[in-house]
Amino acid sequence: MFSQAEENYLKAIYHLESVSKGGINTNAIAKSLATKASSVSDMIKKLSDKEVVLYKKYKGVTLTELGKKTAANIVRKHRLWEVFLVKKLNFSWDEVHDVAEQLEHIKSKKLINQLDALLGFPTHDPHGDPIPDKDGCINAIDKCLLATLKETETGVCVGVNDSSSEFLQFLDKKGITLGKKIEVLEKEDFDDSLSILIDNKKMSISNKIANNLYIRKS
Amino acid sequence: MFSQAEENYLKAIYHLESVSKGGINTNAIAKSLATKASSVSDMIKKLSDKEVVLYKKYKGVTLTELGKKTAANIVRKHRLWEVFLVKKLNFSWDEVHDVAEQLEHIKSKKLINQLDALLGFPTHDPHGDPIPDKDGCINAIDKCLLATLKETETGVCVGVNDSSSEFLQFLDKKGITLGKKIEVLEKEDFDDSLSILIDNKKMSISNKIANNLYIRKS
DNA sequence: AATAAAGTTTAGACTTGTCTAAAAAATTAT
DNA sequence: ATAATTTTTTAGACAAGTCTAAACTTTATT
Repeated sequence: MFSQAEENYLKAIYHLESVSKGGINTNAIAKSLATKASSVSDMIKKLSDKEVVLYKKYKGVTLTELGKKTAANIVRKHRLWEVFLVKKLNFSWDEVHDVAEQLEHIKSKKLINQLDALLGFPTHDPHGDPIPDKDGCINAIDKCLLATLKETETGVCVGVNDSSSEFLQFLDKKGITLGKKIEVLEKEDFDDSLSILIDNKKMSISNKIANNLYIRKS
Repeated sequence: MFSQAEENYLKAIYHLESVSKGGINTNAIAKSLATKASSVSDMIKKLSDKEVVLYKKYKGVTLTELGKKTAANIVRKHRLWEVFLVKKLNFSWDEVHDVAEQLEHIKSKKLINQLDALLGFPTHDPHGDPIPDKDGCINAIDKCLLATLKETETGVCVGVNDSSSEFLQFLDKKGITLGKKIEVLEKEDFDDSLSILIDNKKMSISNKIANNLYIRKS
C-alpha cells in the first residue's frame, strides 16, 4: 500500500519517463512536484526500499515493472475520474484536474472497475490522453503537434499538451474542441503562426497554441 | 480547511452528540475512533483553536455552530457517496462504508452538488440514514426500533442501527430490506425474541436483531 | 471526608513528509 | 587537468498526528 505522497512521486516519475527516456534526475522530479531536491532524495530512498524504483546515488531513477504498473493504475484512476466528472457531473474539461488529483488516491478496485463500466470503458480522457487498462497498458494513437503540420495538410484535434485551465478556456473561446477538423492554410515564417480552417472559419493561431494541440493527420 | 484527521474527529463528535446529548468525553471519542485518549486530548486543542468545538479541560467537548455545520457537511458527503455507490456502481449496502469513508474527504463543492443532482436529490442513504442538506439540516423521519413494537403492530423497515457488513448480510439472507412491511405476531418473554410476518412469511427474530432494525409504524 | 478508581491531560518519543543549509559528487568550462 | 558550476545527498530541524507512561482531576466508594 502506498501513501498519497508516494503515489504522487510515482505518477510524476511515470510522466517524466514517458517524455524523456532514460534515468530521471532528482531536480526534474522536484520541479514537477513543486518540492525541493532534498525531499525527492529522501522519498526516492523509500520508493527504492519498496522496490518500485531503481536508484543509484547521483545516477537518477527509473521505475521497476511494479512501479510502472502502480503508476499506470493511478493515471488510470485519474483519467477515469476525469471522464466521470465531464460526462456525468457536467464539469468542463478545464475544471476536472484538481478534483481528479484527489479522487485518484481512493483505494477500491471495485470502485474503479464499476466506474469504468458506468462510463462505457472509455479509452481517452477529456483532454485526449489515453486511459491505461487494468494491466497498465495504454493504447496510444498516432498524433502529432499541430505545429508540425505542413501547409494544406489536414487532421483532427485529438489532444492537448498543456492541460492548464487557461489554455483549455482559450481553446473553448476559439471554438477548438477535440474531434474538430483542422486544415492548415498557411504557415508564417516570421513568427511561426498558422492560418487554419476550422468549422469553415479561417483563424490565426500562434505558435504557442500550435505547439500544445495534438492532431491526428487525415 | 480541515485535515482528514480533523474531519474524522468532527464527524465522530457529531455522531456522539446525536445520541448522547451533553458534553462528549474524551474516552468516548477515543473509542469511536479506535485511538487513544491522549491523542484525542491533543486534537481537541487544535479543534478548539479552530473554533469548531467548545472545550474546557476535564469537562468534555461540544461542537460550535461552525463545527456542526462542518461535520454535517462531511456526513452529507459520506451518505451521498453511499447512494452513488449503490445506485450507480452496483455496490451492495454492506460494501459502501469503507469507500465512502475515503470519498467523504474529497474537497469540491461542485462535485458534491452535481452528485446530489445526478442522484435525484436523495433524502436517505442505503441504510436509511438521512442526508443533511447544504445547510446541514436533516429531515428526520419518525422511526423506532423493531424491539419496541407490541404484538399485532405493523410497520415498514426504514433503517438500521448497526451498519456492519455482518449485520447487513444477515438481513439480506433473511430477506429483510428497507421498504419491507413487517408485522409483529408474537413477543417471547423468555429471550425477547420476536415472531414476525414479512412477505407473508413467518420468521423468528432475535432480540439483538430487533434492537438494530428501525421501523416506521403504520 | 478520605481514599480508591476512573477518566483526562501532559511530557516525551516516534513516523511521515517536508524544509534549509552545508557537504559531496558530477559535470562543464577554461 | 584543474577550477567553477551545477546537481545531488546528507544532516538537522520542524509540523502533524500518533503513542506510552506518568501526573493530574474528577467521580465513586466507603
